[in-house]
Amino acid sequence: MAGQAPRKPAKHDAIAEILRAQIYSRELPPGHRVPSENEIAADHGVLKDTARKVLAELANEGLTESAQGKATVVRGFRPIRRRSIQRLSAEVWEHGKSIWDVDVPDRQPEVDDLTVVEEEPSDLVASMLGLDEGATVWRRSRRYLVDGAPVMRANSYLPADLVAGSPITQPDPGSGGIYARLGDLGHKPVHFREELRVRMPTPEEARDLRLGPGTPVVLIARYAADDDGRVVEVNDMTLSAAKYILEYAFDS
Amino acid sequence: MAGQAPRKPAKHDAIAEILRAQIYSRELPPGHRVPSENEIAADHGVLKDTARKVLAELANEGLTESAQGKATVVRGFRPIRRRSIQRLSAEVWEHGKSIWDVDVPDRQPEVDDLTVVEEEPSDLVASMLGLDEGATVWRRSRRYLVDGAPVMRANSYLPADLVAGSPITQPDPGSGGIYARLGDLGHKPVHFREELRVRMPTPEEARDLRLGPGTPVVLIARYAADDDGRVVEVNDMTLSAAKYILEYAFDS
DNA sequence: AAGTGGTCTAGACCACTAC
DNA sequence: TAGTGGTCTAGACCACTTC
Repeated sequence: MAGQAPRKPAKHDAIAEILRAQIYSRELPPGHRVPSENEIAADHGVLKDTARKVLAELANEGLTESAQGKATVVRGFRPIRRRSIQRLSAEVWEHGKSIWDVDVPDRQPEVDDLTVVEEEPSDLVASMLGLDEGATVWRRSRRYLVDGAPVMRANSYLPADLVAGSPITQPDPGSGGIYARLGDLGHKPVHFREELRVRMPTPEEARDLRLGPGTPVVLIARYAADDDGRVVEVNDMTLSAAKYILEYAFDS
Repeated sequence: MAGQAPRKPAKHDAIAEILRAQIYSRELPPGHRVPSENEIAADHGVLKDTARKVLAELANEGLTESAQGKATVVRGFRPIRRRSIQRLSAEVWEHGKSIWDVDVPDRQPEVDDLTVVEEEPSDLVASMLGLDEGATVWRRSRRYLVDGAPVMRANSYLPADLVAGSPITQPDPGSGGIYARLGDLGHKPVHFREELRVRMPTPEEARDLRLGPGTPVVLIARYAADDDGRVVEVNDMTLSAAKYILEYAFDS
């Protein structure tokens, strides 16, 4: 049959569209309070439960933040800039403009919840590092905070036969970090590869990084190889997508 | 007061947790049907509306896909690999393993919905290209499909004074694409920079890329510069996050 | 026609926050 | 204490898909 009657837009969608427009136009600016469930219900002549759907819709789009007892507010965007740029091409892009939030300066996260242990690698980590059967790894897990809020969880894996006895197995690896220590050991990382994937967080990830609905995570698997091409570290990171701008540069 | 009674987990959260575990453990594999609203209601002794919240929760986490009249199914993950790798470091990573879906081969998207027009640039595009007041640009907009499903929208901007009269202003720029033509014009792009940001899609983006709930988008702003460091193209892309693995490599 | 997802009303109750 | 977000029941109705 042609000529189907087009589905009438849902009330909660229509109301959400009004608020959405106000948020995008900054008529409702970041941090500003959004109408409450009861206000929406009264203003638009719907029940509270329908009003809830409106707020749920906006929250799932990442436009608002809510918590029990507190008013729902428009979410802000103050990203951290993460640069992964080759030294050579850095010169070319020195004065590179950013389309997003050019006025926000780079911020350095602090480390939180650090654990350093020797353990048997998963099959995956073993194959990523090219390890033999039975070889162990040192894992350095840490969470990063900015302004007191968690923004990233990172797990770094290093072959035990390479780093055993070095400061890398200590909580504080010393000035320059683990890459400087790998250099001391004759395995300075010079080649890097990163694989990125984006999805919604698992409940555990959401808890760990305090993510509300509508906040995706970026998973980065980073491989670092020395001059001989040996992979000396793999690092899997989970970033709160709402907190980051990622930047890459390369030549061809 | 210390010793607050911990909030009892919501019924819909508890039920969702059961299904979530079955999805993660692949007991409910990708493509498999998930219990319907009525089944959940009957199985767990709740009302249909509560059962809906369970399915909404899973959908917002990107775990399931639903459509009117059809059963809700577990979402699959067959990503496209997008490589942005420097020629030199390509050798190092030739045999690089991937932690995600190693068995999925690279797939080449087809182009859809191409428009090529000369127009006045937005202030943003003008400043990104370093254009003078009044200068115009050629915009090449296109959508990419894989297996008939849209996966990316890309808008490429090129200075009109550079490309006027060249095949770049035609729908088909010829073999090698616009980068080869820029080379013909003496402005071969050799330096690249990409800025990435991730968020939930706007309703328009969701419509254009046919994104369900729980599907983030990746925004990529790509700058291409020639040997003199002049930015000869900027390209803003919007990718369906669920369809891509992004890969970068660089040396230091 | 049966089953599915989707919308909406009506009203009760709970927990947390700010005042 | 008042206002906020959050949970749940009860039941009606709609639109789309599959058979």
